[in-house]
Amino acid sequence: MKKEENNMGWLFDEEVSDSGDLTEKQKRIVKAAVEMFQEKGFSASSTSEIARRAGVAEGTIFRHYRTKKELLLAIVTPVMSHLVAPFIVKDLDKVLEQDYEHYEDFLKAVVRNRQTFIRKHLPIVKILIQEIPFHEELRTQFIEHIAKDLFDRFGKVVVHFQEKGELIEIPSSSAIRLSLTAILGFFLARYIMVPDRDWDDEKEIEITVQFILHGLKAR
Amino acid sequence: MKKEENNMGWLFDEEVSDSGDLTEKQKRIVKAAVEMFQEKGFSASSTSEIARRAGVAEGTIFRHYRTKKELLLAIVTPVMSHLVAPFIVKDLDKVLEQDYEHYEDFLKAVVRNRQTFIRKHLPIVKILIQEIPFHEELRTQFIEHIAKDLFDRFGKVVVHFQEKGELIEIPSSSAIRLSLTAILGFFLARYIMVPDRDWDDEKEIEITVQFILHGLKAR
DNA sequence: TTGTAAAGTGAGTAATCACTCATTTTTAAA
DNA sequence: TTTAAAAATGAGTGATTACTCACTTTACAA
Repeated sequence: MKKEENNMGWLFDEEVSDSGDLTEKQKRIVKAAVEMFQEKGFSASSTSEIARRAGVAEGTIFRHYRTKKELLLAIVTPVMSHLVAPFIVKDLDKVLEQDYEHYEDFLKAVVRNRQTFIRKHLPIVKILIQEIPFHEELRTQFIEHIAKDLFDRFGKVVVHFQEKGELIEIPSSSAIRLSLTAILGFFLARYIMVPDRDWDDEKEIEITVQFILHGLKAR
Repeated sequence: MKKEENNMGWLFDEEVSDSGDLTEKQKRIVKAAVEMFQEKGFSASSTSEIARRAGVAEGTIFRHYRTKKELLLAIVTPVMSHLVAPFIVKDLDKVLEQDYEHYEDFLKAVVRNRQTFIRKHLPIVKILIQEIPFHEELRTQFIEHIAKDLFDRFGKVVVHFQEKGELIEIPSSSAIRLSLTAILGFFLARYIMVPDRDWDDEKEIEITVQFILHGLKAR
C-alpha cells in the first residue's frame, strides 16, 4: 500500500525518490527529516522537531511511517540502490562490446555519470554513509546488493583490460580498490571535505584519471 | 585537575591514553563507553547503559565527566591529536635531511607507522570518524590542528620530490590527495570494510605504494 | 448532496533521557 | 587511630522521547 516504486523512471534518467505518489505534507516531512538527519544524525533527531520543521502534526509522520526508523529507510534505500547498480550495467556492456576501447574511456564515463548523481543526492548520500554502520538492514543490503554487484562488474572490466595487456597483472580486487579509492577520494574532497574551494572539476578529474591509468598501466 | 597530559610519552612511542592517572572505575567507564559508542553511536548510547556495562553507578560517570559529551571528547581528542601530527614531523625531517632518498621510502615509512597506530586505536578512530560531522569542536580541532598541519608538511615533502624531478608537476594539493586516498583506501578496506579477509599486508602495501609511485612519477 | 476512505491532528502515555545531590565508602597522609 | 578529601553511590528530577488513538478535516466518486 505504501511503496509502488515506479520501477522504470531511473533507468532512463533519474528521479530516484518516488515523489510522485507522496502527499504534499509527506514531501515536507521527508525534506525536514533529510535536513535534520544530516545536521544531527538519525538518533539525535526527534520526531517532534521533524514535525515542527515540516509544519505538520507529529501524528502525521506516523500515519505514513510506522516508526522513525522506517522513515529513515524510506529516504535512504532508494538512493542506495541507485548509487551503484544502474550505470555500471550500461557501462559494462559498452566495455564488453568494445564501445570503450580503453580503461580510460570507462573510467571517465563512470566518474562523469556518478558525479551528477552524487551532486544531486548528496545530502542523502551523506546520511547513508553515516547510518550504515548502525543499521543491520542497511549494512546487509549494501553488501549483498550493492558492493558485491559493483565488485563483480567492475572486476570483469578490469580483467578485460588486463587481458588486453593494458593493465598491470595484480589481483583484480586490488586494482578495483585503487581505482575506486582514487575516484571516491576526489568526490570526498570535492563535495564533503572542502566543497567551498573553487574547483576546476575538469582538470581535477583528468589528473585523477591519469593518476589511475599510470598507476595501473602494464609495465 | 583532570588533564595532566603527559606530554612526552607518545613522542618516543605511544600510549595515547593517559591511562596512568585514571581510577580503576574510570578506566572501566571509558572502556564501556568506547564499546557502546562504536556499536550504537554517541547519541544512541545512554549513560545508564554505559554505567551498567562498566559495573558502576551512573553518578560515578558524572563525578569524572561533567557531561556525556565531555566523556566523548576525553576519549576521542587525544587519539585525534596523535593520529597525524607526531610521525609526520619526524619523517619530514628525514626527507629534508635526505635520509629518505626517494618518495617511496617516505611513503612506506608513513604507511608502516600509521598502520601500527590505527591497528592499536581502531575503535576510537572509528568513533572519531563517525562523530566528527556532528560536533563543532571536533571539526574545528581536526581542521585547524590536524588537517592543515598534515597538508602543510605533506605538501613540503611532495614539493621536495617534485623539485628533484621525481614526481610529476601537478598541484601539490592533488598529489597529496591522490597519495593519501590510496593509503587511506587501503586502511579502510583492510580494517573497516573487509577486515575478515586474509590479507597479505606486505604485498598489498607494496602494490599500493607502487601504484602511487607510478601514478605520480614524472613523465 | 451524500458517503466513505484517506489524510491529518494533537493531547496523552509510559519509558527513557542526562544529570543532581545528599549520603556512604575508600584512600592515604598525619 | 584520627581525619579530611576524594571516590562512589543510587534514588530522585524534570525534560524529552517515540509512538497511540479518538477525533476532525479533506478529497472525491456515486
